Amino acid sequence: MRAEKAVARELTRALAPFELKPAQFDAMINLYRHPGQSQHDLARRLLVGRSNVTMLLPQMEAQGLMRREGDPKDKRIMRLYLTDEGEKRLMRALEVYAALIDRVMDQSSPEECDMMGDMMRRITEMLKE
Amino acid sequence: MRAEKAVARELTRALAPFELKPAQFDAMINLYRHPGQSQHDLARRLLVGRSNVTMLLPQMEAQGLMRREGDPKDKRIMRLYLTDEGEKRLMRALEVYAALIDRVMDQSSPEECDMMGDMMRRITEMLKE
DNA sequence: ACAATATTGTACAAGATTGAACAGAATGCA
DNA sequence: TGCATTCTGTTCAATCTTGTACAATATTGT
Repeated sequence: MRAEKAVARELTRALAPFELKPAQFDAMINLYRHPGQSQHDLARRLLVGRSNVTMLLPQMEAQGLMRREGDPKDKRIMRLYLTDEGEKRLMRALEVYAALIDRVMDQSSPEECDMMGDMMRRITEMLKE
Repeated sequence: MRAEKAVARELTRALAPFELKPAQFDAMINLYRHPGQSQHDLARRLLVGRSNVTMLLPQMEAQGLMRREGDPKDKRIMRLYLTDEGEKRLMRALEVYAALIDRVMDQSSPEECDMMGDMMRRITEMLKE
């Protein structure tokens, strides 16, 4: 948990030049990989509450990073998409993100990193109720 | 980071019966291991800002978990100590904490856990500026 | 000794996160 | 169909965290 806090702080710094907050960046990665998902889906993937997403999205919409479209079949659902501008910003931010990951990963061997990835996935899966 | 978030959420639940918040619990572990440390030291160990500690301690003092004593040599410094009551609460909370850690660790072999500990320490150390 | 600098803790405002309560919409079942 | 239940997103208040500015105290260098 200490290590995560340290990395999170570093990520905040790394993203600052792009005027992206970690929560926004995290959301954008998810929107990139799962276009058209609902707010509920996004909240579950980010491991935050639905209300958190509700309060996060207007900022991102205002910055032109993403857009929301009502689902015609189910009027409760808002489908979320990254805008072109959002995708551009994400791509640029991913570079510093990758650089940070490299810095962190360089502290261990590739085998260790793979193993850690597996461990973390198992832990997350176990605690997913 | 996802795994840490899941574990943190679980820890919050596990500590709730003791009326301890993760931040308080974290502080108490540090006070137990480093009695008499200053607020600045504690903040650095917890990886939070000084003002955070300033706002955290009054709650804990009010609950009788810890006490602050002014340093006679350096009047700026407040030395922090766990009270007996605080130590008792900590010991009981440590049991559910250990149980949670066991649950998490059981997802991997002892060797993997040791390795992960080393990796995390290296990462934290590298990012410590 | 003394002036400049640094350190410690505090105050306060801004921003983030949470959980509970809510309204509208969909679903299931009699 | 009708009615209860579930689901989605929103609102709001409470809490946590952060960063900046500040006051009091120490330290440093001359």
